[in-house]
Amino acid sequence: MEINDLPKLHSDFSVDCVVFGFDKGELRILLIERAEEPFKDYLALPGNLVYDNENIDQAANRVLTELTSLNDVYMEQLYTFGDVNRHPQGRVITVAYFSLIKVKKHTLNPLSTYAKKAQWCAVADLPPLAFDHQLILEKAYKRLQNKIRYQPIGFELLPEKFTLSQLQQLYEVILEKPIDKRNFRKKILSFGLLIELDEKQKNVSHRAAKLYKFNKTRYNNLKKMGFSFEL
Amino acid sequence: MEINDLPKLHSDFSVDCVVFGFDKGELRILLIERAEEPFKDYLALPGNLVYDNENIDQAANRVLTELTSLNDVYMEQLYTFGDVNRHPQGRVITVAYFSLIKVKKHTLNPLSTYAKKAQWCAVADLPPLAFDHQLILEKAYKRLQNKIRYQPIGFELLPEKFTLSQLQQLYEVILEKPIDKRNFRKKILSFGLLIELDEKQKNVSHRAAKLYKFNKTRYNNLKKMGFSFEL
DNA sequence: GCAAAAGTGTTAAAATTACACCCATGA
DNA sequence: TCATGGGTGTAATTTTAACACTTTTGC
Repeated sequence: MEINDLPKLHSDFSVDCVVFGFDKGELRILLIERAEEPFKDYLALPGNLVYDNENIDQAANRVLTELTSLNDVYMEQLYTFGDVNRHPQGRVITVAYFSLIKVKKHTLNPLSTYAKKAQWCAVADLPPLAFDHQLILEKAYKRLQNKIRYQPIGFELLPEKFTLSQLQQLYEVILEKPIDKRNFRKKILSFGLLIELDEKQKNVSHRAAKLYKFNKTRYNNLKKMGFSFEL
Repeated sequence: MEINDLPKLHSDFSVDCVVFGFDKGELRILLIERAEEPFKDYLALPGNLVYDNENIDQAANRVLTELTSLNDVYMEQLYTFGDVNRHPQGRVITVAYFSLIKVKKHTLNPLSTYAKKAQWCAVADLPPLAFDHQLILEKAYKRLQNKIRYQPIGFELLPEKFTLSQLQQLYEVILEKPIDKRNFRKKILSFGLLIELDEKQKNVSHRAAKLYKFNKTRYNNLKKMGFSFEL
């Protein structure tokens, strides 16, 4: 069942997912192109109704899995949007989720009837979105900007193996400000949360950078002991 | 209409409010005592269904106003709880709100049928709560502990005029750790957000402390210019 | 005069900032 | 050999942390 098939609703719950990715030096989100009214042909956040027999978190995971075939991604509840008039066809309260995924790791699935296709769009340069999805995105982006400074979630957006410059660029793009290279490296390495690999970049026309992995196990242990990551 | 009057529900929205206050050196929350099943005689967070024609924020404000006759208090959305089985009589998705109020400023209103009375309870020493309200409270308490360090919301819990020791005690209670008096004063005064009044404590059997007011106007201006409060 | 909380500065240690050059690689 | 990004250290400044005694007031 799809929201648009319904006549005037009493009230319904949906979930909408703000799925961030990082690719070609830009922060992107996953949007679908709507095939039906209202907001036909607009871009929108992927979302769906919450089934009677599933928890809200499950519904959000389901939406994401249908799109990407990925489980096991970083996901958290963002905020609930429920203004009386946010949906033109009746009251739909939507719980927005916030997700970070590794773009390269998967391809996008073909979609059901209500959406033509899913695509990665640069956050910096978006057309108007359907419903109040612009508002939801803004809230999500602020959350990302805040959270990345005091939780090591940036790694969720990078490949398993990454260079320090990639990591720095990610922070610069998200925080929208330049960062000093030497100070950044000193700080990020001082946490002892990066594993230096015996491997380097390949096929780059300059000195190849070392690759690193994030040590999640160690982070979880340190966190239990009161350690706090803070950039 | 009240949740408990309903037969098996399809799905409904409610709001629940975690209302913090600070009194007699303790952090407290406002709880009601339930007069009806389920969870008869348990303490619970004040809450109610969201009407079809009101926004969620409005519903939360309504619940709080019915209890305290106070508008114009600090309130923000906390988190949405919607597990299938969180309510024994059917699916109720609840949007939890988080509120800070000045305890002394008002008295509690008499309540409608479903609750016997409202009371302030010390957070440190609570009996089991109805539904999943324990979980909601824990989330709210963590939010308060985090937020108080980087936003000047502590003042919402104190009287208009307060002493630096009261402010320090508030931080100590919420953060659950002792703070050095001299360092605390230096830091908090360095923001230039406190107005020193020409007034002192009365009727204390020790040296009377100066009273201060929080300069909200100045904070709002500074915030616009990128200033960030951080304890 | 005594109990109880108010008020007040300094010093050492740690964290942050600013800043510039040589290195390795592929084209 | 040149263009491109990789990689590295130090010094000045700012921030934080630790710490103890005198003052005022009511009883």
